[in-house]
Amino acid sequence: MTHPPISALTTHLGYWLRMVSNQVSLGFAKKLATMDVTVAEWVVMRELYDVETLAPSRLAERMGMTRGAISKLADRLLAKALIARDASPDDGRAQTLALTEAGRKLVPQLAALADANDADYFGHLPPTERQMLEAVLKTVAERRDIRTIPVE
Amino acid sequence: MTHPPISALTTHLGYWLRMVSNQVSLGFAKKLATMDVTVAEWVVMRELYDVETLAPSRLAERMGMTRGAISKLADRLLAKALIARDASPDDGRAQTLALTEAGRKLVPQLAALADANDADYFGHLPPTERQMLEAVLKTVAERRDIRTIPVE
DNA sequence: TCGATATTGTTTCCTAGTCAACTATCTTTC
DNA sequence: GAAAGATAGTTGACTAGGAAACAATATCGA
Repeated sequence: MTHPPISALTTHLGYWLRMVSNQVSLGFAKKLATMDVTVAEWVVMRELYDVETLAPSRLAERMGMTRGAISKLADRLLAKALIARDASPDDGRAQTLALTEAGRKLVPQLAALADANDADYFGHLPPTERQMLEAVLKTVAERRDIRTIPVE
Repeated sequence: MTHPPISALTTHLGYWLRMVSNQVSLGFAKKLATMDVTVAEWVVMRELYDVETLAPSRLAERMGMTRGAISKLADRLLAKALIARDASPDDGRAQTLALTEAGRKLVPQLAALADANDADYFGHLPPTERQMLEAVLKTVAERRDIRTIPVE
């Protein structure tokens, strides 16, 4: 009554990647939660910080989410008065999203949390290892043409 | 009307980690979907493969999910006749979960998909880089005492 | 120029989790 | 040995996302 031997979960690089990634993201989510912000909300705000104005569908592409999800996400940020939603001046279908003053003031604080989180999890690594890790991850992303901003 | 300069998303190691991890997991999820299995279901089945029998609450601990989630997950696997759920012989509150024959036959096929997915994303890396990546990830996991099997 | 097609954003239905309350049992403590 | 507390599993309310259908508007092609 033996069964075919198969590889353990832990033999996969994807296992370790996800295990660490989940915890890092969870840690970040908890930090953001103290400011009543989710990771997805943070990404939207960070994107808007640089560009003044952005269409929801662009955001959907960049974040690898559906337009439906962005629609609801924008609703939530609107309810918190962190972004503004306006009709596009040159396209009757389109909208523009932009940070409110309150939203813009919040972004640097959230960015500090992101910095802190990275330090929490990777700060102890020797610079060589950090660079190596970053380089390898970028290699994989490059090779598979991965571009969307990770949210979830 | 300039705004405080803040770090870009891409300066964080966590960003790259999650970006790659998300895609690797997505790729795996798609492979599993061809067999009508989710990642969470796969993990449950893989855990049961080694142990003959396991209590839902042990599974919850190992997978870092709530007992409620495991309860529903077990319902789904039960509906697919991949696992069996029985009352524990020695504890009136407890249950035992076990693979059915169909479930047990499926596991090696799913394991092959896991192997293939890892090869898809990391196969092109030189052995040195693979080992380095694995070692660094394990270091971080170890240091933060991360143990739960990543699912989501 | 007008009909076909594409794009934008919203909405509804579905899924898979969390959280917290609940029931049923088991264990501890006096 | 009974009361108090802990533990096992389930359930219901809620959340955040995806998929697909939809209405409104733009664009393209004959």
